This record gives sequence, structure tokens and C-alpha cells, in this order.
Amino acid sequence: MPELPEVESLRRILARSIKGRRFIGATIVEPRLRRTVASDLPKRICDGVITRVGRRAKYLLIELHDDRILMVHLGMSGSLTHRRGLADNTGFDPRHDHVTFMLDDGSCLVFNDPRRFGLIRLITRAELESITELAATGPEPFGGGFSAAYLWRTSRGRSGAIKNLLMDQRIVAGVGNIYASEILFRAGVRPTRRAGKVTRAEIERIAKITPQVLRAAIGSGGTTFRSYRDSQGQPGRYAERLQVYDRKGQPCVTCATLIRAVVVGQRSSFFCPRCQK
DNA sequence: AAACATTCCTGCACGC
DNA sequence: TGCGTGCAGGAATGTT
Repeated sequence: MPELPEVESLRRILARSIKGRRFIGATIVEPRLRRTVASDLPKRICDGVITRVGRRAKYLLIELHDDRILMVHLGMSGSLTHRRGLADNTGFDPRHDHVTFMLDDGSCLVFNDPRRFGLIRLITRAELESITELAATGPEPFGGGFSAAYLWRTSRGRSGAIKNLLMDQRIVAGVGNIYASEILFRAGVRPTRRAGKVTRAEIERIAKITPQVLRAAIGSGGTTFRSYRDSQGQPGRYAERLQVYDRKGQPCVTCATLIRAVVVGQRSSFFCPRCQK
């Protein structure tokens, strides 16, 4: 499910629905996620008032009044849904609803993650940029930190594939497997190209297109591939706008040449052999 | 039944 | 030689 657009879509919805609410408890059914959820989390989160819902890279940051932050990562198969109350059984999944947070208006936040690659941590604001998960994370794709000049600089001398560079969270935050394929298609660059050999003009296109694709996906509420649902249980609508991802053997939207699939850095990648050089 | 939307760690190779 | 960096591979795991 979760690359930057999906997490950002979730953030926007939660910003409206849970800001101002106070945590009154939490239940941990299954603490074994990417890291084990701290057993004292329910106790520690109590009375935290949500002042803001933020995001850094693919991490959702639920900020509390006392400068603590509930950090949530959805891993590969996670979701965080807001339910009216404990009695609201919509989408109830006893096998994978691992952690439930209770709020003071009777509603609750449910963290569900079949594959358990997700993460839940309560940290302080001071720790935010220094903890392992975020210390080396690169600039957000929107705004000045990520530019053609920056991408040019960081790509020079690299022998790895351009797609891997784009997906490297230390280079730019938030681009995952789906959007990397989509960005490179729109930039006309094959995913297998050595980063250091990508031309200046191509780098400029990639740098320009990256935030455009991500913004468009956010506008559509993200991509639903297989099972992603937003915090209200709605699927994302960007899936229908994907031009190459998971379209192996189907005609290119531009030239009708059949889309091909290759494995780059152990991840499936899709491209048009005619439109992408 | 092979593939999989993520991250983190390890170990090796390379170059200065 | 030693160090830093880049890169590949593996592991965590359950579902479809």
C-alpha cells in the first residue's frame, strides 16, 4: 500500500478527523511488528492531545501537545483506520487488527497489518530527526531540497540503476516501487539505466515529474493495489491512472507498444521499450 | 505457488 | 593499509 501519496492521503483525512482528540487508552493484541511495540505504549500515550497530524517520508506523525509524536509506518500491507467506536465493526479483522487506540470522543484508531512490516513508536520531537528510521532520510520531493541540480549531483558516478536511486529514501523521501516506474515512464527513461549515465536533460525531466506524479496521486487519494484502503475504508483512485505499473503485456498509453517487465534491484519494474530510452 | 506496495542490516568490492 | 562509499542480497512475514 504505502508510498508517500498514500500516507499523505491518510494524513489529510486524519488531520480533519482526529485533531484535538485526546488518547484515553490503547490495546496491543500483537506487538510483533518491524520492531516490537513497546508494552508501556498504552500507558504512556494516555492523555496525549493530538495537536497536528504530520508526515515525513512514508512515516505518519501524530503529534501530541507535550512534544511527543506517535510515529506510524504502514510497511507493505498496513493500514490505519478511524472508526466511530469500539462497537463499530466495519472492516473488523481479528487476525490483523494489531493495535487499537481509543480517543476521548469514543472513536478509535485501528492499526491493521497482515504482513507486520509496519512500525509504531512513541518518540519525542527532539528524537525526530536523529532516530534510525529518519536520520538518513533525504529531502521531501516537494520544495527546494529536491531539485534537478540536487539529483544531478547525487546521480553522478553512480553505477546503480536510476530506479534504485529514485527509490533510495536517502536520496529522496517517499518514492516507492509503483511511483518509481510511473515517474520514469513519464520522464522517458528506462528503469535499468545506470544513474550516472542519465543525461542532464533526462535528470531535469525526472526532477520535474517526480513531484507532479506524487501530487496527482495524492489528489486521487493514492493508489489501491490489491488491498489498500484509506482511514475511512475507501480505496485510492490513482490505480486507474497508472500508465505502466502492473501493465505488463498491455499496450503503452502513448504508442501502443506492449509494456515490458524487468526486475531491478529485486523489485518488479515496468516500462515501455519504445517511449523510454 | 510465485510474487509482493518496505526498511534495515550485512558483507563485499572498489577507489583514493 | 584503512576508510568511506556504493551496491547486492537477505531477512522480517502472510496473503493472493
